Amino acid sequence: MRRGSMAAARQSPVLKSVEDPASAPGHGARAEGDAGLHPLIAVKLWENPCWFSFRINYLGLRFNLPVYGWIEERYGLVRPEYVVLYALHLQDGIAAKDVVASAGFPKNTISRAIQKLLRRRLIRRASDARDRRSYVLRLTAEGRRILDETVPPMVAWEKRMLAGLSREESQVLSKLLARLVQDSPNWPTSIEQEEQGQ
Amino acid sequence: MRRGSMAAARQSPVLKSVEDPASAPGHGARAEGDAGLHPLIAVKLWENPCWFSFRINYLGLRFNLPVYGWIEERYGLVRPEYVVLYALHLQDGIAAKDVVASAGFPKNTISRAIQKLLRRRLIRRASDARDRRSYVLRLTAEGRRILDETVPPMVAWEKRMLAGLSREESQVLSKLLARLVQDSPNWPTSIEQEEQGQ
DNA sequence: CACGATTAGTTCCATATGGAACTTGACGAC
DNA sequence: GTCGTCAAGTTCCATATGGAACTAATCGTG
Repeated sequence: MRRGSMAAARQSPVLKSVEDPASAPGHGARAEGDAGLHPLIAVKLWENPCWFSFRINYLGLRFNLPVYGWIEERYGLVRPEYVVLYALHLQDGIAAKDVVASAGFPKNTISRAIQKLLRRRLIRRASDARDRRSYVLRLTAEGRRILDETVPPMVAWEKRMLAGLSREESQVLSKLLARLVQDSPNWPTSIEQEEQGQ
Repeated sequence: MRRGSMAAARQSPVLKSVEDPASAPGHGARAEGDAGLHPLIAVKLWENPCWFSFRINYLGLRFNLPVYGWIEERYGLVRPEYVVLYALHLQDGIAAKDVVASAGFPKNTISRAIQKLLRRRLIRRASDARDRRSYVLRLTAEGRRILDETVPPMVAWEKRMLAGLSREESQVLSKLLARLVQDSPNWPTSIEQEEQGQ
């Protein structure tokens, strides 16, 4: 963790009375496992109408901060840059537009990331024969080397995050999250629509 | 969605051969539910050694982009500012340090957010008697009004995201994610340690 | 086959962001 | 008490970020 010690539950006037577990928005069962949690994190965990978004954002953060912090200080690669590399690791020969569509960064950010990776010779590109606006991106040996060095620690870190779950629980979690991702194309495109729908 | 149409699976040369489901890193069972998914998203979903971090980051993004985009254009509040408001909604009377410890933003960002909320009279603050470096933050009526207007659509949006799961599945997911958050204080503080540990 | 609409990628620019240093106060040790 | 250390918040500054406009190419349609 780089910022804000998550410890120190002490003197702050947080943590109001515990509620009836059955009616709590976070699906109850406020266990005694809150030991090391900052009181406000416990509140966000158990008394939060947006329990889902808090939990995934929090866990995402706890993955991203150490991992991308480490990659940046070690390789001088900022997150969007590494995201491009990683995408090419999963599938060589894609185009910038594919990274944009799958990563959630704006296209100019990805474009700049690609420029820098090209300058550092971690990737190379050739114009796409089928569409002359577009380029085919490929990893260089140097780029591949960085992935070989970084992916195993990332996987280990993720394993560590999941170490509290049994093999079966982990698989259930995997399936449920995958279902949500699969369902995501059906979601409305703006929150306004949902709002009106109500 | 503001950026990058997630549609358009068409002409890109992505999507290599489907693998043996049993050995896939994302816990197999690559269903036929990939219908509307961009091919690279499908790859990141099913052929990704970091299946967990991709899924939570992707889902987090799909929550944050519409929700915070909507809040910003409607109220001129940027994400860290709204995060402070929301924290006060869950627990009035906390201090900046608590928001920092629970939200993952650096302290100067939170400090600036608080300044702006003060200027706009959405919160007020009084110096803490017990610790004269610190301040007790409280919502104003105006601040509360914004929360009253924004929280229900946020909850509805989150519900929409989870609509693909049954009530029971949703509760299982809730429990598993909560366990991970509860376990998080036990995680190592840097990825390096993990690395050496291996 | 020419025109309008759309898309891939880049550039420009205003600003949000986060690291580091700083100020003031708390706290523990001696 | 006084000193060194640490914590809460703020300020400063360099830069990463994303919106919008732009260029060039593709695609559909009459």
